[in-house]
This record gives sequence, structure tokens and C-alpha cells, in this order.
Amino acid sequence: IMAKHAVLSSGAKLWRSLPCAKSELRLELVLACGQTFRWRETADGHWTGVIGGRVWTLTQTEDTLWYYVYTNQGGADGENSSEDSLRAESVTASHHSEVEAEMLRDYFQLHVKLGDLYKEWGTADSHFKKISDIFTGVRMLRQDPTECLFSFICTSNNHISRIQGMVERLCQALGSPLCQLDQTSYHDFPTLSALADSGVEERLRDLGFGYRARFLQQSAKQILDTHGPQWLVGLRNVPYMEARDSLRTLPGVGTKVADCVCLMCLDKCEAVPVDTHVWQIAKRDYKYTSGNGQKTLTEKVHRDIGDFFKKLWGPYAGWAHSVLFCADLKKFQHLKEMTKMFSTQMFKKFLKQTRIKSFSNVANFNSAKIGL
DNA sequence: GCATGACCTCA
DNA sequence: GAGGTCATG
Repeated sequence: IMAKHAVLSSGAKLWRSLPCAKSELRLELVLACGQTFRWRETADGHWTGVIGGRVWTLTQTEDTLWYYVYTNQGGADGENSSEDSLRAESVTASHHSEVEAEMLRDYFQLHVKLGDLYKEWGTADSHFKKISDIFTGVRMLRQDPTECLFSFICTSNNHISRIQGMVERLCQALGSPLCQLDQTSYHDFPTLSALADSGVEERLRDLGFGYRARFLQQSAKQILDTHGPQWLVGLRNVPYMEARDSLRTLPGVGTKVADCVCLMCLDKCEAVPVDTHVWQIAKRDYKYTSGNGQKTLTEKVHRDIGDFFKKLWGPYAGWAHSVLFCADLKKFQHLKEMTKMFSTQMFKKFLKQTRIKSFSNVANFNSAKIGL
């Protein structure tokens, strides 16, 4: 019998949960805004992906984050890691589920109070305030450093939907299998040694990676040859600028990719990744004018825009940046249309007539915004 | 320090 | 031309 993707409504007993308000986390924004590329909506509001070598399905209600962890293929949990197996056997079930809860809290960095940060950013920046009333719950993930680095090497000259396909193929081709759900097989992200293999470039070129194929293989090899497998995660403990410079020694890693990696997996919450898109936001919404009217994204423009936003938003500038970035994506523009619609006189009249007091469940719309 | 073109593929 | 990097003037 083929295993299926879990759905909360048809088996809630098997799910576990964490208290978490939607204002602190919105899965459909966080998992699809381009900071991670492997989560898929496998049922309405249900997101399936991989964290820590396990397949998870997540969904949420107003004040609760629900999660379901699948058993890896082949019987015992974590059978492709003997260390995990030993741990699983020597530990009680409740301990085990506490480990999983802690993995989720860590992945979503739930100790960071996003609501408080939104208030601070909104006070300092009126444009942010306007946007953030609609785009609540956009937070940074704390991703696996290997997955994050090699995914972002794929992002150059590229758009989200194609990156998703490439990262998926990368895992299918080089990652170890975890489990199969419905027609989909899930794999772990490839290890550094799998990526460093000399046959990898050609393999990935065949899979449509283009010139990025060589960057991926070379970066993996360089890390293993000159630093060792623990080097990447070790960058969590060095200062932002030092980590950034270290990453930039890798082929295919320039200023933008290095900043993404710093922000999204190395705990550098002040890092603001600047690309042409963010440059446009700075010019359009903040009247930012590059010093000498430069035509391209030079090192100086990167620095200036990064400094500008850091001064505006403070030590969590990278987190604030991701809210605006998310709000600018084409696929989320419908959330803004919602505001226009709710703001019309006709709709307000309709609300009054039908005496609907709360619309918090409609697209997470903030009812305070239209003065109900 | 800054600009330009090449690099892959796809829309 | 794209959410970029690298090598070259």
C-alpha cells in the first residue's frame, strides 16, 4: 500500500502541534517566497518538505502550527543514519516528540518575536507599516547551511519557479531517498561529498543547470579540500563580514548569494541581500538615488543600499527586507487586491448589513485596517 | 572604481 | 531579459 500525504482533517490524532499565531508565521508566504525551494503545497494549506533528514507536512490554524513527521522508508526512523537509530532506540517516545518540536522551533526561529519586530520597523518606516499590515507573519527560516548555499548558487540569472525545479532534480539525482508519498518520492539534500564528485558537473548539465553545474561541483570540492565538512556550519559562530568574505571565495558565490546564505542559514540577521529587485524597491519606495547615477549593481551600490536599510531597520534589517521582498512578488499581488476590495464603500456597507464582525479568517486579513 | 560581455535555459 | 558571477578593459 502506497503511503499518502497527511491531511489534518482526516487523522488529527496523528498530528502534533505547537502554539504559534499566524501573525508570527504564515506558511504560505514563508515557504514560497524564495528563501527555500523545496516545500510544496500538497493539499489545501498543507505544506510538505524536508527538515533535518525527515519528511514533514505542516499546516496551521489561527493559533496553532500542526506538524506530521513521516517514517523514513525501510522501517526504523532515520535508518540511513546509524547515529539517529541509536538515539531513537535509547530515548522515550515523549522525548522523541520533544526533539521534533524543538527542530521546528529552531527551523522557524520561533523564539524571535516577529510581532515586536514589525512594530519597531513600522515605527521607523511608514512605508513598511503600510505593506506589513497585509504581509504579516513573514519570518526568516534557519535553514541547513549546505542546502542553503548550494540552492542559492542555482539562483543566479534565474527565477523562483525554475530554481524550484532545479533543486528538486538536484535532490532526486544526488540525495539519498527518504520516503515516497502518493506519486512523489522525497530525497534528502545531497551531501558535500556527493556534490564534490568529479562526475557531477556533466550530470547536472544534462539536468539543465547550465554554467551553474560547474560552480556547484567546484564549490563543494573546494570546501572539502581546504576546510572540511563542518566549515559551513561553523560560520554561524564568526562575525557577519568575516563569514561573507569566506563564502565569496567559493566559485559562483558573489555578494548577493553570500548575503542570502548569511541571512538564511548562518544567523546573520542584519545581512540585506541586494539584487536588481531590491534596488528597484529602494529607488521606487525610498527615493534612493545611487551616488553617481550608476547603471549597474556595483559593489558600492550593494554597500550603500545595505547600509541604508540597516540604518532604517536596525539589527534585524535582513528580516525586514524579506517582508518587502515577499510583498513585491508577482504571485502574492492578489493579497493587495484584497485590500482594495475591502476598502470600497460598497463592501463596507455590505459588512454593516450582514453584521460580520471579524474577517480574520479571510486571507488573514487584518480587520483593524479598515476600521471595523 | 565602474562598465561590458559571456555564461545556460526558458518565458 | 531574468532575484548573478566572473573575467576583462
